[in-house]
Amino acid sequence: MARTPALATLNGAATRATSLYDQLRADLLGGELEPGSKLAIEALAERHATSATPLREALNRLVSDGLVERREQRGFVVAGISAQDLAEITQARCWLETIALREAMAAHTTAWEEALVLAHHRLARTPRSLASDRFEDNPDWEPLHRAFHRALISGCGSRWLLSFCEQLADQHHRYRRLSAPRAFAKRGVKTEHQQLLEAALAGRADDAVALLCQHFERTARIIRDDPRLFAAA
Amino acid sequence: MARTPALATLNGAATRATSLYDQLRADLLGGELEPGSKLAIEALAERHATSATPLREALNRLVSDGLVERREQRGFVVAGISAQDLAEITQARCWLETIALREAMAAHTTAWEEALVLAHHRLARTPRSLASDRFEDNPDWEPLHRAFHRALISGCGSRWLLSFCEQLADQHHRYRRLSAPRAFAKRGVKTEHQQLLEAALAGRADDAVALLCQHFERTARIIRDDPRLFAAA
DNA sequence: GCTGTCATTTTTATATACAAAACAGGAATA
DNA sequence: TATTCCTGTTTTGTATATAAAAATGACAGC
Repeated sequence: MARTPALATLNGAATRATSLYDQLRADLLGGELEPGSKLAIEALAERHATSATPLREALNRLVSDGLVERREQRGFVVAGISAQDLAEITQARCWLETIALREAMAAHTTAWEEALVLAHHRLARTPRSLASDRFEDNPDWEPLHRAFHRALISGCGSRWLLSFCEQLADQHHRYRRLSAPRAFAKRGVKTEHQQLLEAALAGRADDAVALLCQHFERTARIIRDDPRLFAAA
Repeated sequence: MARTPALATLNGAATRATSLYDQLRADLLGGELEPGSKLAIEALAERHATSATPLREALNRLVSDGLVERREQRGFVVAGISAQDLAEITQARCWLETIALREAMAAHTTAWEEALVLAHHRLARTPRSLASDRFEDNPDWEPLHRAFHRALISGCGSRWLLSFCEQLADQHHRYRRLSAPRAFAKRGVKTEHQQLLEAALAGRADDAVALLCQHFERTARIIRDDPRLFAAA
């Protein structure tokens, strides 16, 4: 009956609103838009060669992700940041990922274990920096980092919990990108991931959870102390 | 400078999209729309005496709430239900509210305590049913019930955690309303709330958490066993 | 009798045009 | 001088019109 197998999704973009959503989301997570700055409809629409309607839809979706704020009758702005907010995100992320990791470890399926090993391998063999003498962000690294953390908790068995974790990870990601990326060059992130993997595979839940939370808190502290964000406080 | 104090918000509806969002949300939570049924743009727009643009925005917001599903290029449908999904929601709610309640109790501010007592008082003095001989839903009860549960965890200090709990509570609420409301007439909900309050005020965290989770799970079980939902499985 | 194709109809998604609200600047007034 | 009021401009939010995609249904071929 239906002869078109709906290839649109497989192509570049399913619908304009979705494609815009993806682009804006990437920009926001990439820290390219200044927190609190205005997202003028007309300007953005022109910049992305589209019209107001789908743009508006995309912005509405981003509001629910906590990446954009809606000011009734006065448009949209890039979500603001604050040390307080960062602390709350970190805290919540520790709480939720603790549960998720414990559950995933308790379930301990071979599929989970294998996916985790694979994700770690891919991450471990990818250098954080493109240049060896100075820090130059390797764009491949971040998605693999994300995938590793997702793999850790993906076996928790609760789509809801996973989606909440995903959202918090997005928030963290944005803060990280807004902060000076140089700070992350000389830190034992690689070791941290290695230890985390070992603890997870060995079934040492308490250790794994502790390592994971330390990992989050360490990152948060570095961001918090970045003088360029949160000027005085 | 600005002479209009933006009264629009205080009036009935700020913007049409928001007002539509509120209405549709109420309908969805009230269980008035059948899960999986189509939300035809034109029909809905006419029914609510408005046009497609703000309706579309409202639907997009509802998607992020998990109350509506978006099918790319083929519109929106009311979010589906399943026993599996209900189980996951219940599970996630137990996990998250456990944390939130423990945190709120650990903080134990007087403001929290007082708000909790007040919320419980209001709930306790409101009858579940309007008629004493048969069950007839009292529309005042549900919001007060919601408020009591919110008050329990509102002192947890994390807006993120609170908003996740809110979302899960919404989902639970919908399932409850989709299920036969009669089943809830003859259950010791009042006692459960009473005990919960006492444990929370007395600082018996383990007890309070156990009571809260039992409360959720008991409700979930009743819904799960409703033959009208989840026909065979 | 079933399957696959094609034209028709319906519905979704987008662009554009319009109305209403917020903003900004200056003039008038105390 | 500071505040209030007025007016022009900009920008948001909504309605409508158009294009594009999916659903429908009839019909031919095997």
